[in-house]
Amino acid sequence: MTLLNKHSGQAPIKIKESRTDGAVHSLRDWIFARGLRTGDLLPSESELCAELKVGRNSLREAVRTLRATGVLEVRQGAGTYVGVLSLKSMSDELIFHSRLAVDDQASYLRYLTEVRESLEQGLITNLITEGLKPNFEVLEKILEKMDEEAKLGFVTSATDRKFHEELLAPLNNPISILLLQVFWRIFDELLDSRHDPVAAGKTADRHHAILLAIKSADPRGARIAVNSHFDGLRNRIGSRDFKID
Amino acid sequence: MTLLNKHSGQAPIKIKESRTDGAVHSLRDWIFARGLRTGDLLPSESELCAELKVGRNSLREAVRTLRATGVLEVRQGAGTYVGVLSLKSMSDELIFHSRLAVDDQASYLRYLTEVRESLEQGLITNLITEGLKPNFEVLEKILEKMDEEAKLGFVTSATDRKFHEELLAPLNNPISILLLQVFWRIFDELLDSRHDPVAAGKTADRHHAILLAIKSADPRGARIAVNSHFDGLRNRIGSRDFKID
DNA sequence: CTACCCAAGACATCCCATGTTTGTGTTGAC
DNA sequence: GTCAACACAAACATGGGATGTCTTGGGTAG
Repeated sequence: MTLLNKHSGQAPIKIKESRTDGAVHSLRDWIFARGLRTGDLLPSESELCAELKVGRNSLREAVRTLRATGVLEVRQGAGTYVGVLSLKSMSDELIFHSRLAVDDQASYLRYLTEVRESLEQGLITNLITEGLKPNFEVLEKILEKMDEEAKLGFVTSATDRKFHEELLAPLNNPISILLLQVFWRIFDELLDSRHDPVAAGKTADRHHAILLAIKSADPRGARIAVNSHFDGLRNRIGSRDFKID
Repeated sequence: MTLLNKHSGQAPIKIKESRTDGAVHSLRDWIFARGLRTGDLLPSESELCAELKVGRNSLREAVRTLRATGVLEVRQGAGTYVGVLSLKSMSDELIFHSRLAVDDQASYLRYLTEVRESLEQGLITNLITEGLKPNFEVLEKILEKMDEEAKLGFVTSATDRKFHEELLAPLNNPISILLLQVFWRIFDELLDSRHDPVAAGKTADRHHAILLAIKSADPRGARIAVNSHFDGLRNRIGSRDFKID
């Protein structure tokens, strides 16, 4: 143990916050205090330096931090704006740490799959029990496209996404959609969408099954269909179908 | 529309990446290339500047970005280390945007509640269908504490967390635990834990019901118990029980 | 009225000087 | 021989200045 400080220290536990971290908090509070909204413009760097009483470097680092967490959006030459909720930082973090654990990547993906399946199971159950009806016409059109893709060898993740998004749209829960998008980003990044007509056909069939269960408002059937759909994903993970290796 | 650039531009769409953003990517790749792991030490600032061929400020801003997303951990005087998966940036982002939408805060919290309930419903269902048994002794001890707290007026979120964490521990899915922790952080931050003996008693009862359902491996009963538990949370949100206003 | 140019404003990048914090090695008293 | 106090080096933190790059919008020529 090193010993105490020169001033004999009356502050026992509290650790001094760095200027940058202080600026992060001040800036957040500043935004709340002014009642700014998504998309609003902030003052220029130099004005903010004066306002928050920090140097330019500290402010810039604070802004970087807030940009990384989706709080700010910086456009060179134009200015700094209040950002949009995107959960991009979440996918960045999960992708990084999944990649980092190279030898254990399959485990990570299995964890993520379980989370995603739980979420989607719950949301679809809610959809049914609340008696909400998705737009079946649009969904069927998406499935037609998926069937075509399946014949060509593989279902694009874009089509898959569209289906699930459209399915859950009636819940009107933007955060759940964002979260699902996070998982799509991650799997897009880490899994190789291989050319495999048989698997693709199964994928399409499973989506038909999900839609059918929803149409007949059958929670149990939907649960089984969704579970089967995710078994497909688990198979891909099990077969070490990774992009990087 | 402004027009084209001086060089007549052959690159049509691709936008040049800023040095800082470039450094963010290089640094991530640098870490992968060296096979670093969580907790490993990175070279000093100046060495990294030379390595990645960027100025110190750009590097520092890149490091801030990566720190914000849980990729790096910086300790003054000691060095920069590879970080730990925490999803802290996710809670920061959600808390910020929830607060930002002051007039719509209840909606945000309802969205979050639906997501959290879906997740937990799914995980508990998995727990039961996979025949996993949590440590009932520990759980009952936690519930005893919760009962005591309930008598005093309110259940602390710490005890609530412990129960759910212990309950889901057998699933051995660290990411789901992290995600639930994110929600706890958010609700801790945004909801006021009010002194209310009646509600507290109900909270405790609901946890007993959940445990009972798990013990008897009754998925349907568990679903109902969990749903009832979250109804309690929804009530608190409905009553505008916010910390800030 | 249109098209172009250009200047002002804002962020980006880098360098340098100096302050703080941490970890370590050294020394000297006991 | 032990241990505490000090000194020093390494590493990050902070602030300021100079210059580059990008965006926007206004002015001007046709």
